Amino acid sequence: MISISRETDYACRVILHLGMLPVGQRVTAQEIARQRIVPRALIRRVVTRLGAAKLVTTTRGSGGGLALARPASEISLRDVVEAMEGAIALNTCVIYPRECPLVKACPVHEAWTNARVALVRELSQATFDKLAARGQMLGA
Amino acid sequence: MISISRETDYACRVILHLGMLPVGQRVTAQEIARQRIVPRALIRRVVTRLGAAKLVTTTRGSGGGLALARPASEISLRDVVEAMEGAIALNTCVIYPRECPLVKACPVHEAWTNARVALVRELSQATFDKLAARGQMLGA
DNA sequence: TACAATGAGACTAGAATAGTATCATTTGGA
DNA sequence: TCCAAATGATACTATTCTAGTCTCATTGTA
Ligand code: SF4
Ligand code: SF4
Repeated sequence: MISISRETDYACRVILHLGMLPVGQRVTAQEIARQRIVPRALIRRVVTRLGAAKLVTTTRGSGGGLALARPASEISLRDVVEAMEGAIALNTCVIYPRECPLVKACPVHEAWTNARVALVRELSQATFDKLAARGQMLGA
Repeated sequence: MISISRETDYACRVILHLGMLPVGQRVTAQEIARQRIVPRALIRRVVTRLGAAKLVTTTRGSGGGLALARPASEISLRDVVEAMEGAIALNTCVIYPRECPLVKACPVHEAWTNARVALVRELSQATFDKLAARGQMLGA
């Protein structure tokens, strides 16, 4: 089954949670873990990666926590997936064409490239302002 | 990196090879392995799965080999991927919504569903008659 | 200083991946 | 009839990935 990892899904929950808060408000990772049913010990890795990808800013110490590093409208599902999984490739040759000796005469390579473009486009347009707004509706 | 497995790629090579042959002509798995640079021992598993998915027909014994089970125009990249990987899910909740307790109020779930539709559409339209024709061009 | 929070990373168990190797079965032809 | 050619079905290994737990260091606030 071709799918993202569990951690990536957790990362989406974190960003969504932050996106649904009033702008600039901080919340601790533990609080998100509790509300979004993420294993407590796992959320640390997720937050670290999201921080490294500059999607969230973190503050240590008491009263610290996380917040989005930029407006939710400028963070898409694509950004989160790429931060967690690395590139969205579909097939390795899309990212590393050198590694396949058949690539020059391979029509399938082109098909994967096209599919990747379609997928990335779709994920790029799923920005977290839209998702958060939709989440408010569903939650109410 | 979100990607198909190596075996799935090999499966595409097999189907493409068969699609580029004159209709009905049989060829042995070993011959495909040699021409398309697939490990000899691995191609057996690939062919078995493609046979189980009714994408190819096989004949044992000397003079045997493989051929497409239906016209190349009726086999798409989607069929091959699903035969090898199982469902194209992108996220488990797209296939097994019951397993996530958040699914009812989750806007991200809808986004994954939309992305899946776009990806499957793209892969479905990549039929192997088109790919084979393009392959003839590239190879010439 | 005490405490609350993140940062970094070691560790485990289990599953998936990629590839190799055997042996059985079927079939056509010498 | 018997051999060789071909697929069918597994078993096996080594490696990497996944999901999750745990511990300790670092930072910042009160
Ligand atoms: S055979 Fe074609 S699709 Fe497969 S890895 Fe090579 S270039 Fe890509
Ligand atoms: S949190 Fe949403 S996207 Fe993630 S698995 Fe649950 S329903 Fe799917």
